[in-house]
This record gives sequence, structure tokens and C-alpha cells, in this order.
Amino acid sequence: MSEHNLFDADTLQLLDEVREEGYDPYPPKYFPTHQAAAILSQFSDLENTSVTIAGRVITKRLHGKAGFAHLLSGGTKIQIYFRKDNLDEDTFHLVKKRVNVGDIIGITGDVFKTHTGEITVSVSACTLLSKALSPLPEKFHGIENVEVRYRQRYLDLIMNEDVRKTFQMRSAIVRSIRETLHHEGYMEVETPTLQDIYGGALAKPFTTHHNALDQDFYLRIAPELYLKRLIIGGFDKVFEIGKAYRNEGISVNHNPEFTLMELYEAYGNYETMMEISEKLIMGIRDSVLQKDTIEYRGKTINLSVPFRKMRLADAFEEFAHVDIVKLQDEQYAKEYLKKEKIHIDKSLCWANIVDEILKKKVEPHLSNPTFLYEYPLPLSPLAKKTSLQSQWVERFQLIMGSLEVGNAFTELNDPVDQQDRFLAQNEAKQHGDEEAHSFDRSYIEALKFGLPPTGGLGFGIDRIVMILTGSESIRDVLLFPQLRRREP
RNA sequence: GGGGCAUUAGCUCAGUCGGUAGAGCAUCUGCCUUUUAAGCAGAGGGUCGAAGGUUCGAGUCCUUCAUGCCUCACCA
Repeated sequence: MSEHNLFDADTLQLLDEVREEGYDPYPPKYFPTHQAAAILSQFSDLENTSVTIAGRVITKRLHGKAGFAHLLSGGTKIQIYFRKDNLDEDTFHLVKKRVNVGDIIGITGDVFKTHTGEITVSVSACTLLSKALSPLPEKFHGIENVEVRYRQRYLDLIMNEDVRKTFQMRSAIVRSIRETLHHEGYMEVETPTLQDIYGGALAKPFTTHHNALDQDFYLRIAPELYLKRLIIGGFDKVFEIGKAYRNEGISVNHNPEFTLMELYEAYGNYETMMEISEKLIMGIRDSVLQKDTIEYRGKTINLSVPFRKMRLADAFEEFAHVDIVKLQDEQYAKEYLKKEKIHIDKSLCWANIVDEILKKKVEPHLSNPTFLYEYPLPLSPLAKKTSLQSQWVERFQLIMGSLEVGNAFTELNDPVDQQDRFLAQNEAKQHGDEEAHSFDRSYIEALKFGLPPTGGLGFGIDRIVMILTGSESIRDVLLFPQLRRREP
């Protein structure tokens, strides 16, 4: 074996032997008549009838002139049984000697129940469909090395049923969200992930380059500003489910690329966004979970409507025992932070202080779905103020299992105010805030044509899936999480 | 980026005080016609993550590096 030859002599010889015996290790086609899951669920109809199924051999138990194996077929395990009496010599030899754990085979046979009551297919014909040249991990412990699980996720999926379940649930959750939104009259759209100016969130972007235009582009940190352009264009209810990219740390709650659902509704506001948030979560509860409570990180989460609603200021009062307005006073804020042993590296502006206390002191108390609403203006350059001179914006975050899973506001549609906010962000950027929002000229040009009063909502799909599947790490809900390049 | 822990057969893991590299599963050879972590008997399989160092002698001790996990920092 070498860098460009992954096969040793023994492996190639094995293939030769299989071919010499007349079996094609990689035949061109095979058509099963049944799914394993259907055979298990419709046993009474199928008992003693012949079926053709295909799948990967994951266990094999030989008993001399008979044997059992389990096939993993369409994600479902089903047992097969073979005995010398029922098979011609070639087929028996194939099943007994040449079919190994890991191989993909197709079999035909009658459905029956064994003495122990397991639904089983009794083999009358067998075809090798794909010879495995690498052995599967050990059957009992499966695969526990997390690096292998992430880098070779296919092995994880073959070996670990609960991992398959998690990703099936993820698919069902996303499907439920789509169905709820279609039912509510939203149109699904796609907007650019390669953007000239990144915006819609406060985060550091990935940068790339387009050769023909000789121009740098950014991978989007959020789809927000394009979706709002569509509201201006007259699509009154739109949503997008797609990846966003943020060039920041990796942790159990963060991956550089993650899936965001954003929706916008003309003539809505942050309160109507609360209603649609509840509908989305309830839709998942009823169609996917089919239960009212879930356990997450040692706490019980109760999924029932209406969700708790708390003004952010009241939550600060109740959980952090601090007056959020007085935190604008630097001396007061410093004393509080010192007392609570909270350390902030960034500049000690109101926005950063509030954000930090929110994460450290408030969110840990919020397991049940809770809308925290009315946020400080400096944290929210795209949200509408509660009143003309207010320092507050009509915004909420949906907290579940102590994680921020949703974020919504009444969209800022006053183009002059938006320009002022961008200018303030520009100032912050010049003072070293790398995450400050860029001044987006073409977005203000769009707003000048009139954005109707609009509500917008974003859901962190990965975090919602984490909570609802009981996954400790975001990596457990991403099929291929980001890892460092492996050095040869 | 800081700190801690880990890396031994395809997989899961032992390896004592520094003294010839081990088990189970998987693979191969026998036996076994209702098993399911099947069983019994045997065989093959290793650059102990990499590179240096200490030592008569290193899987074991030291240094550096790589990768992973945890944690802190960063992070809507």
C-alpha cells in the first residue's frame, strides 16, 4: 500500500478468488421487492410469503449446516436464516464462506418467526451485491472513538442505531418546520450565500475571492438583508432554510457553518413572531416528538403553549438581581461585575455588559421555552425602537434548555434611522469591534423604496435539533462537523 | 490562544517498579441445522501517534510536534 494504492495483495487476491468461484463482487443491478421495515410492521400479511430484500450484513452466527445473520436494510435491522437443506451447494457455500460481516447482499426467502419470536427471512437465494474490503468496527462496543465517528460518519451510522435516529429526527424536524410554514402561507426562497457585504448579524465572516471579477466576497453570516429586500419586492411572507457561516470559535454549541431558518412577514411584528414561533415548536412536538416534556442536560423542558414571556429587564431583576437600565452607568456596572465575578474582555459598553450578564446569569435559569423581550438598542442595529426616543427595541430571543434558539424583531423600516444605526456600528468598528455591522449602502437604497411594517424571525436549527434529540454537542446533530485537517 | 487528559492489532481496551507486546471481538482453519455479544478448538495479525533525548535496556521517564476530547478564553 502507498499514497495512491490503498489495496494490499491479500485484498486483491480475495477479490480474485471470489470471481474465480463465479460470484461478481460488484454486480450492476438488483431490485428488492420489500423494505425491511415493512416486513417487520406487516408480518401478519407477509408470513410465509416470499420477499426479496437487500442490505449490509452486520452480524453472522454460523451453526455448521445452518446459520443466522442480521441485515441492516434501509436503516432497519432484520434477521435472515439459512440452512443447507434449503439451498443448492453454490449458494450455501456463498452464504457460509464468502459472505462476511460488512458485505452488502440481496436475498430472497419466506418470512417466518423463529422459536424466540423474531421475524426472520429464510434464505432460498442469495446474491453478493458489494464486497466489503475493510472490516467493520467491533460489534459490541461499536465505534466509540469520537474522531472516527465524525470523520467516518458512515461507520457511525452503520454501527450506532441511536445516531441514525438522531439524524432521522433532524430530517423530520426540518420537514415539520417547512410544512408549518407552507401551511401558514410562507413561500420558500433562496438568497445568496456569497455576499458582497455581510450583514444581518454581528459576527466575523469567512472571506473568499472571485477570480473573474477579481473581487473578494464573504460567506453570509445571515440571510436577513436579502430576505427583507424580497418583502420590499412584494413577497409578503418568505422563509429560507440554509447554511450561515461565522468565523468564530468551535464549541459544543458552535460550528463554523450552521443551519438557520429565517422568515419575514409583512404587516407582522415581534408579537406575531411569537405566535409563529409557538406554532413551529408545537408542530414539531405533535408531528415528531409526540410528547410534552423532554429531558435536556439534566433538566426537564415542558413544551406547552403559551410560552412564558418576560421583559428582559424583568428577567435581569429576577435572575441577575440587577437593574438593566442602571448598568448604563459604568461605575454601577463595574461594581456589579466585580461582585458577581464576571470578567469581560471587550469594551465595557452597555450592550456588551448586558449580553454577558444575559448569558451568565439569566439564560441558565430558563429551561422551558421563554420569550425574553425588549432588548437594548445598541445590541440590535436592525430592529425597530419601541418608541421614537427609546433605547429599547421590539425584539425577543426564544430561550429553551438555556440555549438561544430563536431571535426575532419588528424590523427597522425607517431608512433614515437605519442609516444612523449603520453609522453607529461603523463607529464601533473603528473602535475595534470586529463584529460590528457593516454600512450597507444598497440595503438603505432598498429601504428608501419602503419596507412595510415587518416581523422577522430566525431559528437556530442545529440547537433546536440538539435540544429535541437530547444531544449534548452540536457535533452530534451535524452529519459532518468541522474538524481540523488530518496531517498524513 | 491557555490549562488538563488521551493516542498500544481492523474495533474496544489491558500492559504493575524501566527488563522478550497482551485479551475480547473481527479475519483465517476445523466442529456445530433456531442463534442473536451463539459456543468449542487452533492460527495469523504490531514502526506501541511522530521526532529527538535519558538509560546497558523505553509502550513505560523527559522534550518538542501532530491529532482528538474536556475546560477556560473567544463567540448571538
